Amino acid sequence: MTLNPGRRRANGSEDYESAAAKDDKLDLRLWLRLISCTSMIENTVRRRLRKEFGITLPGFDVLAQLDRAPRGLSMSELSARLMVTNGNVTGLVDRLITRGLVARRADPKDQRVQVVRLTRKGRALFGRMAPAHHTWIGEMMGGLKTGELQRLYASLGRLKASARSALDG
Amino acid sequence: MTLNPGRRRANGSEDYESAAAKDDKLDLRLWLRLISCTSMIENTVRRRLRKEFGITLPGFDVLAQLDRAPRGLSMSELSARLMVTNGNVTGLVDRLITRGLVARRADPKDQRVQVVRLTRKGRALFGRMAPAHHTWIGEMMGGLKTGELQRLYASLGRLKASARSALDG
DNA sequence: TTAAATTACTTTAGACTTAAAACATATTGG
DNA sequence: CCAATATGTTTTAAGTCTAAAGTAATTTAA
Repeated sequence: MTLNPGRRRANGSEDYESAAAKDDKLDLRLWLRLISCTSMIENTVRRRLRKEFGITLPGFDVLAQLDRAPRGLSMSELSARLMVTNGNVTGLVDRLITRGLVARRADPKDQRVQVVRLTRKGRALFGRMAPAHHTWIGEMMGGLKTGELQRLYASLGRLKASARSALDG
Repeated sequence: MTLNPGRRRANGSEDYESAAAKDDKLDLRLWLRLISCTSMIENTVRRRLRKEFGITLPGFDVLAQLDRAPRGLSMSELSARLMVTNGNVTGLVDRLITRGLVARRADPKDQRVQVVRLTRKGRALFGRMAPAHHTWIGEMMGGLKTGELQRLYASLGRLKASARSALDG
């Protein structure tokens, strides 16, 4: 039996965030709610990408970054943009190469650098996936008006800046 | 990239189309920023938990859920609260049992159900970790005033509800 | 010039995660 | 009762991810 995270909702069950007690501090509750939102959307996108296009979410993320960078990206650039480790990207790219969706070659100016770019096949696949992905996100945010989405976007920008300033330690 | 191709240019209105295009981009940008915030905070917490307490973030998450449930939780309850699959929880709990931080026993009323709870050692460890964790989150949110945190919390609640209503498909 | 330091990437070991199948127990309808 | 069904958990296979160590190429500086 497979659990369908995001989708199932057993009777009386509480999720990650709603289990927080009332006397918890605001910042902790906010953090749990942030995780909760992200997980819910992420799990839905993952399930649909797999079902509709037979691709994993991390694979899609790599293609999306490369689609925005027609001249290709180095492994380090990819890992910075995806916010994952270098070693992780090596494996992700290896698998996409196996499927013929991306290509990797050494930068002639610096033999240490591997430049990754979409193949024609990869670009074509991403071209089909992107509108669907966009639609899914739009549906999940459909309950909020533009103004609220804008305020949320701005607040999350400030949160990101605040979190970044506390990275050390 | 079009969200709703069939509806475009229904009556030749430029305003409708350009307004829609703006909203479309906002959805995606908000989603990317949400991922960005979550990853940044999560990676920081993961690194510090490992360094200060020698525990993984998923391990900490399990202990946190169990700390809130003095009578213990079933594997399914745990997986619902953590928003991960059942199979995942099996491995997490196995590793925590090895370290003596949690215990698992069959529910006498229903032999299918495994009830997991903190051991004394697990409760003591969580008691040391929780204040540190709370401090870290507070630091990372320190750049925002209480009012903004409250509005963010409320908006994310609406986003969560909106996303939940679009889970199927 | 060239040894040391730096940078870019890969490899490794182990943990985490999903999806699907398998297993075990409980419930239900004949 | 008992076969069919449902529920709770574990197992499996493949992939994802981190941290740390290792390799290769470049840059720095004495």
